[in-house]
Amino acid sequence: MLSMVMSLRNQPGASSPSRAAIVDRARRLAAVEGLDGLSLARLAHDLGMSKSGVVALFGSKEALQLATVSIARDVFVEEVVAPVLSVAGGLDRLRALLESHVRYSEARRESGGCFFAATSSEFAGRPSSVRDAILAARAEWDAVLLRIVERAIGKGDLDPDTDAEQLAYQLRALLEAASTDALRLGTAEPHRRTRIAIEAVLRSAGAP
Amino acid sequence: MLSMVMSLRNQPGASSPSRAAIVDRARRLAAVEGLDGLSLARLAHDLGMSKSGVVALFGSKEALQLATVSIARDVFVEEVVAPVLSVAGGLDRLRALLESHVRYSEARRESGGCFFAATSSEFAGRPSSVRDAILAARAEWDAVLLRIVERAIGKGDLDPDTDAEQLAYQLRALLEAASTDALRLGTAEPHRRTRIAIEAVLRSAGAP
DNA sequence: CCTACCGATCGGTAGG
DNA sequence: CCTACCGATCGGTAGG
Repeated sequence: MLSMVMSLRNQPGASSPSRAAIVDRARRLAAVEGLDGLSLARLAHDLGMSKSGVVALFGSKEALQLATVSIARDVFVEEVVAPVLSVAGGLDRLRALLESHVRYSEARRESGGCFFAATSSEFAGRPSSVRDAILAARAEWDAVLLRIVERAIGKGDLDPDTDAEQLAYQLRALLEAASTDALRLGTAEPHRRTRIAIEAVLRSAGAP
Repeated sequence: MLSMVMSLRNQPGASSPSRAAIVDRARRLAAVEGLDGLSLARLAHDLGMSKSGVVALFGSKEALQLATVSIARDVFVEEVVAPVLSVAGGLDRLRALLESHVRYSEARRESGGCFFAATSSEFAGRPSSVRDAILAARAEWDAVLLRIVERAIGKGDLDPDTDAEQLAYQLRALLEAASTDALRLGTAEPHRRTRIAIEAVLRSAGAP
């Protein structure tokens, strides 16, 4: 069921090694500079090829940006979501997912920002296909978190009258605060505070 | 005491009407397009003047960006913080501040994003004077919120053993989630959820 | 504040 | 995948 919501790959189509290398580099750069901050020439130079080589592989900057959002989504699923789907318990899986997210953003603290944090606010105000792709990826993540919260409630690990949407919202707020504040302040304190707050929120929803 | 932390104006120096008009326009644009998305030519065109007229008034794009951060900070203080400093009670003032922030981001929901949300992630990864100015403004806001939380504890309105930093962190996470999620989803639901969560967090800290 | 201009860089195309 | 090139736009300067 969950794998229907968020399967590991959502990209059909073939991709050359060059294509993969470019998109991977673009993903890392965009987490720091944003998706508009990418330039085809810079990307080409970093990878030792010509600018028109990059254009030939993608067709346009917009297509490159869309491919980059897609791979960023895949990496997020693979690194944060997939590892916890084998956890059997309801609340156990929820806690594993939350910890997985915190660890993920912790590991990235020195190496630049979060791809989705950087690009969401960048495109928030201007409708485009790239914005739609970013929003779709985020909606997918919202749905996964909600599903796992509902599962914990359904298995009786949280109070049965818990408002799943409200709980998921509060947990997401704390995960995002850890990510943005850690980048801003450069310390591990936000992750620590988010972990404390997560436990407080879960306990007030009936978690042991 | 609080007015020392966050006085209404932190800008010395004179400013022509044109300068003020340019910076105000830049502030509104940057909330949507970011501070790098600003172009001197576009700004000049919007205001019916020449590009070099803008350059003459500010000297450089960086100086314009710094002036824009400064005015964005002043507007935030004036609209969110100043109105609640007349509230006498400890917890009453804290609740007034939180509600003031929620209403502020609610009012802006249709008109584009939050200046500091848009620009913080934009500059998060690249050290610069503009980044320092953004971080300083945010640190100032963090300090104000913390001070008002501490005041509520000091006046006995919250449990005396409340961890003020932790509480301020959680409240800030909820305020930011309302702002970013409302822009992303285009609904009033995030503000509603943030209000509910704020009350839950305050009550668990002993608020009546 | 203006016109006129600078070199650099942008995304993208032609042609191979 | 490449070289060579396009028009547009960037921040900024000269000179007034």
